[in-house]
Amino acid sequence: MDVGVERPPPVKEENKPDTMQIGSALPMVLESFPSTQRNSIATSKDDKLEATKAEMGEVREENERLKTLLSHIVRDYQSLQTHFHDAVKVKQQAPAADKLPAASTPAPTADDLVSLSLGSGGYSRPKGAHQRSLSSSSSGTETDPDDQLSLGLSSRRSTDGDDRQAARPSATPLMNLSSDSSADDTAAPGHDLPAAACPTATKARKSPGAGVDGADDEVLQQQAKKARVSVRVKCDTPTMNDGCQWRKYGQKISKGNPCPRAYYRCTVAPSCPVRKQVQRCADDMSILITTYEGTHSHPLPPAAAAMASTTSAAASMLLAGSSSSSSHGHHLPFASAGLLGPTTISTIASCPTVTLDLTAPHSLMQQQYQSPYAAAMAAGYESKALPAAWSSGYLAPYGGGLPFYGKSSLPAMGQHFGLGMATTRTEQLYGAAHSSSYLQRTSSGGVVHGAPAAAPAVTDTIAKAITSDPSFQSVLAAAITSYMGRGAGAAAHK
DNA sequence: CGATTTTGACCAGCGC
DNA sequence: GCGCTGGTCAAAATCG
Repeated sequence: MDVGVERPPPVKEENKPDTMQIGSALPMVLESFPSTQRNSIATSKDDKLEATKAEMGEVREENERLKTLLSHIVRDYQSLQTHFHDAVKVKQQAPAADKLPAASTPAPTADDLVSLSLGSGGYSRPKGAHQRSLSSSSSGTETDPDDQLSLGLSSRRSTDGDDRQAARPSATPLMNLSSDSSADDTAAPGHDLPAAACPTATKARKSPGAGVDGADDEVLQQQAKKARVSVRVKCDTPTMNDGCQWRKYGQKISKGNPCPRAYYRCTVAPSCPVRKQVQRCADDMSILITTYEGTHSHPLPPAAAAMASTTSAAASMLLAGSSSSSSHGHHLPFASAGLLGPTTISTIASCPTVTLDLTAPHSLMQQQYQSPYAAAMAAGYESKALPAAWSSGYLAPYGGGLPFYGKSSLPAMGQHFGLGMATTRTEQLYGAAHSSSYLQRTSSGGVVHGAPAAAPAVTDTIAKAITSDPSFQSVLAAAITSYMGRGAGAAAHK
């Protein structure tokens, strides 16, 4: 979760003066101006440039301070988490020795735990109606803060209890697709996830060991093959930027959809088994459907962790729901809490795929501005298909996104862009703060972006930018969820 | 020149 | 068994 380990943006930020940012963004803003306004603005362009430069400098300083603050927060969080893990471990070791004869169930719980998660080590818990504490079954297998936020499907369950037998095809005591396999309790916490512990749909990924026999492994593979998380989002670009690095390895025209389906695999780590499928919706070409499959075998950058923590909640919801009843199209109880925003989950019994539908009506999107990830999904487009400004880190996606407003294809997204500050990298977070104030000033100056006319103070803008950044919020949510979930789990053991 | 994308071929699962 | 379909492979092409 180190904020400093992201991939560097394609364009060096250090060498990019403010004028470049302004220059890259301003013409795009002006494109949407009426010609008369454009002329009047051109006369005062120099003045505005100077003023903007000065403010950019101030904002940059503020960004630096906030960056330091954020790093402190992250450090404190990691420290607290480490201490908490230690405390939980100590607490659990004693009762585990009393109640459990075998070490194969390092985290016994009253409930059979089946959680499908896209990261966060499966720590995200079903909330709301289910509100079950899914225990701290990861006591011996929990990951480092660095590894905790991983993108990928994971299925974790403890072996005690049988009230959820129906949720799995067999009575195999272990169905662990996650990095922190409870069977692989010998794995040192914080290590990069071994490939054997991250089975995926690919038959080539079959690997022995990890404490499971062949049959279990088979079931495991099967489960991994079925468990997917699909994200629907309005997006004009070929793919959306989810913080990970992907390599395309195939493309197919699927039946019933004129749009080809593209197949990607994660290239952040050579052995990472995670794959995703990207396809446009046949009904609405502006909707991009991204389906994730597998578990990352490497630490993820915060942007990917944002995706992971958000989808993990949905995935957990999926399995929680599927284990109790195969409901279809139920709403996420935590969506109202702002975690996922206007998101629905639908499951298909034959293939448990959780679908995060972030294509809600615009009014709803606007009302549910508290869902940063919805904006992130909509705003974080794949950089490769975009102008340099999109992938440069700074001003991305706002620089390239401004003409996007002009097209009015996604008016609601414009508001998200201006306020939501959805970014995909930490560097972009700072760039977002820059462009945020800039954007909002221009908005107040007459640009129709749907943003409020009153421009907040720079500090407020930056605060908004950071707190609404999906990475930040998701990390925060993951931390809170982790603490609450495990806290409840620890309490259940008392 | 290495990384990535494209694209046709191949393979496995599934239904008839 | 056959055909269809989805998913993957791998060589060629392209890109940076």
